[in-house]
Amino acid sequence: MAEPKHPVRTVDRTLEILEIIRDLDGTGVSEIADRVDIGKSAVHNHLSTLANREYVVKEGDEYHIGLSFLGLGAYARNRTEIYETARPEVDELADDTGELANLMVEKSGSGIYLYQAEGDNAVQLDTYEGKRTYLHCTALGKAILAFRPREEVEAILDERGMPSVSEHTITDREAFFEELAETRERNYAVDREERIDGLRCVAAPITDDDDRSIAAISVASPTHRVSDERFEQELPDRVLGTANIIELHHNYS
Amino acid sequence: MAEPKHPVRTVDRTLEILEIIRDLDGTGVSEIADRVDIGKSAVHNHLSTLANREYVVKEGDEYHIGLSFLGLGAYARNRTEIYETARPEVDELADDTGELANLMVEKSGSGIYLYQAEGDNAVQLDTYEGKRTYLHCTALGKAILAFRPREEVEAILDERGMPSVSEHTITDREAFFEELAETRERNYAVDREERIDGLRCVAAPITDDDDRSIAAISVASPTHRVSDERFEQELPDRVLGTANIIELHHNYS
DNA sequence: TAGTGCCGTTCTGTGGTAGTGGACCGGAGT
DNA sequence: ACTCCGGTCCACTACCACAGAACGGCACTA
Repeated sequence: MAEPKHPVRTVDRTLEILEIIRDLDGTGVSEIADRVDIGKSAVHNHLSTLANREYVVKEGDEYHIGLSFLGLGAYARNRTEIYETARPEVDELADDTGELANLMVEKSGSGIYLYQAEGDNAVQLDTYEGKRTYLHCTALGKAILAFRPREEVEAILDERGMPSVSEHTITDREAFFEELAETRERNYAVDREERIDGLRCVAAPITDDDDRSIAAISVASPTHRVSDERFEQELPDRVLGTANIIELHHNYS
Repeated sequence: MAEPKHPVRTVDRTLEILEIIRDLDGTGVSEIADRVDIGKSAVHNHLSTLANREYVVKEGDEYHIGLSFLGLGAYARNRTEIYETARPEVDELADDTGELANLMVEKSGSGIYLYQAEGDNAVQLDTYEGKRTYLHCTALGKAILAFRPREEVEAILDERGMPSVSEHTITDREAFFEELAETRERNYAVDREERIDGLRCVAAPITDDDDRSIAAISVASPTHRVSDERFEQELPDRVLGTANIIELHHNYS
């Protein structure tokens, strides 16, 4: 989307307020007023308007995101076909491996966790469904980018950059393209603590008939608990198998 | 929430626009302008502002709810403890019965579907996670209301009314309270095509230590496929069992 | 190809309103 | 009791969201 010619500033401000509340895990009027740089009373008016329809809720003197947004967010997700087809398979992947299984799609250069399923031993992360993230530092993102034309990947990196988010993040562009080449070769991507220390992931792309990625699925697990053998054999096999089933459902039905 | 003293009209308008887009399953500028009774240009400005951050997306010449809302909605859901504890059990309920299983909570007098899990033979309904609904015409709603003080139920009915939504909806207040009494007696609620023709549900409340409902779970299935025996024995047993497990997890951990 | 209607987009002036700043209030800590 | 800090309320005003009209693209018709 190009920059709007006549943006409605109030809408932008409201969205900003909501994102602040979410990112701070709930907060008060003054804190918000500082961050968006408008007066407390203005913030108060926004919040009480939103609260009136339960788009935010007040708990003590903290405001939190309200459940009304679920009616918009879950609805939006239901509209994506890939969610419908992938969900049961991701569930099974989580059940069978006991780990955390994820589904990601790409929207304007960033990754969105579309669905998460927790196996019995799943790690607890800071991710939540709908969360946006950089593509270059996750196995999911790499699986997606590996099956996109180079120009497109370049454009995304140009726009979003490649910030370092953990000790092992790949921040060199050439190294990154090499990584993508390797990913293509073995058909799955790995994340060796590139986003979070102590966390390793295996991800496989979901591609369409033209071999272009439309999504990716992954399994995430703590480094210390998963043997190298499992990380290099069992999990990739399992993830690839699941991706294959999803592709079949998606492309031939 | 009491009426805000100084509502921000623009925020209200934006929310109204979003709800219209959702309820119409995507629509255009003119249609929206008619419904909210403001000019096309104003609507256009709102939409392009929202689209800029992917809170709406334009597909052809229809606007749709964008995935960015998932980042707010799913986040809000994650914050509710009952979701965390109930989700795996509701999944299992759906798997075992093969039907559609639901989790509902009450917010200011209406029901919100907090989670849905589909078994192998699950019916496809018009419900989606986050959707609000009347409480009096669903098994879930009745299960919730049956374990609330009478005054509270009266207040909710006063505010929301008891509109008829299908041929069999209970619209008489006395009959409804009798129904709630029966529900309390057998500990689960039923919906015999009271909301949708051809659909029957069995629901059980999740109650806290004081025997007050905090949520409800249900199984929904088409009338024609489920024998009376199954509807009166197997499903209630299964739903009650699941509700019990959730209560244990919720109250003693 | 020209004609017609519909719809989304752009542009500009203006009245209504979102925001400011300050006063007020209520709870927690000293 | 006093202070501090945050939330809420209020009146004024600059600015911005909106109306309205004109434009441009697309689809259907003749």
